[in-house]
Amino acid sequence: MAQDDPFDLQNFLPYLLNQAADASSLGFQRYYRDTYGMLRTEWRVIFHLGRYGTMTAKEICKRARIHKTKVSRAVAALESKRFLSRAALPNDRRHEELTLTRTGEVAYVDLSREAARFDAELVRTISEADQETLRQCLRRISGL
Amino acid sequence: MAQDDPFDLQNFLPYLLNQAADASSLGFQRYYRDTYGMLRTEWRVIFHLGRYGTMTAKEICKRARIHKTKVSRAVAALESKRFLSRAALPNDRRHEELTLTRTGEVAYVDLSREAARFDAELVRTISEADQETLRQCLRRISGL
DNA sequence: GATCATTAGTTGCTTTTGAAACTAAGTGTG
DNA sequence: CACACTTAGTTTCAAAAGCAACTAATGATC
Repeated sequence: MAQDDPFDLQNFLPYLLNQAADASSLGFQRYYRDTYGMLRTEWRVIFHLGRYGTMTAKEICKRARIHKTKVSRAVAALESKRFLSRAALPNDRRHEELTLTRTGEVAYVDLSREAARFDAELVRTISEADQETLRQCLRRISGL
Repeated sequence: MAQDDPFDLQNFLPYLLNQAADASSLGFQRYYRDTYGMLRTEWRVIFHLGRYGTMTAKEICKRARIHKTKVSRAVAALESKRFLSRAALPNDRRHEELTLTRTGEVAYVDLSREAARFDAELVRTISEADQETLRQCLRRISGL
């Protein structure tokens, strides 16, 4: 069947995006997994705290669009590994301000350096202009 | 920290790609899940068989870059739902040729129509030229 | 033609995810 | 102040993913 079928899986954007996301994540994933025993959600939490400073779990959920159960578990794991510390706000003890420990900051600096390296490698063969187009398209598709 | 940090998570390609992949998959995922009770790997198997015709599980693994255990389970699920049938090759009975049933073909036609619709909606606000750049970049990053 | 290596696919087991139910704290209304 | 309502975060439990071990068939080597 499908001789005259105009639909091609290889051009289906969600498919292409998933393939590219998987392929592009591999190398970096191996790095943070093998070096720090982290999961994807964990490094994302680290990056948000490292890049934007102290914030609550709720804020990370909103910014990174991760479900609160995943963030909750990532925060618990990172705390037990001493990468971050929690502090309940005195005026509203439901909130917990999350802050990187010194260890966490060191890991963040290292990881962001590696990330930049991986990123550069990924786009090595793509022109500056196309890179800009690519990132803009991705942001638009993400609804950011 | 990170005042003079050049690294921005919002520009990190694996992160952007994952966000875009997640966002773009949502609507279509809801469709095949609610309409056919399928999982992601299942519609991918359907699409490969529908688009490229009869093939073995191994070939689907290679083309779609999915691990054989996932394909194995997807094929079993699709068979039990009567979307495809298996036939062991007489000359090498390790191989099983997978073929869509009539039900499977109907589902494929319907799903590919929906997929094309979702795809069009996703790129609605992106120029033709940028779409082409986007798909090319994604293929390159995927290593395809 | 017995033995060892490969190949296609499956099964079992552990980790990770995802949804819903649940705490615990805070707010708002009578 | 008792009541229901919201909000931040956790826990629980079922589904799904990932890896390694396994089966069954074939091929290769001596």
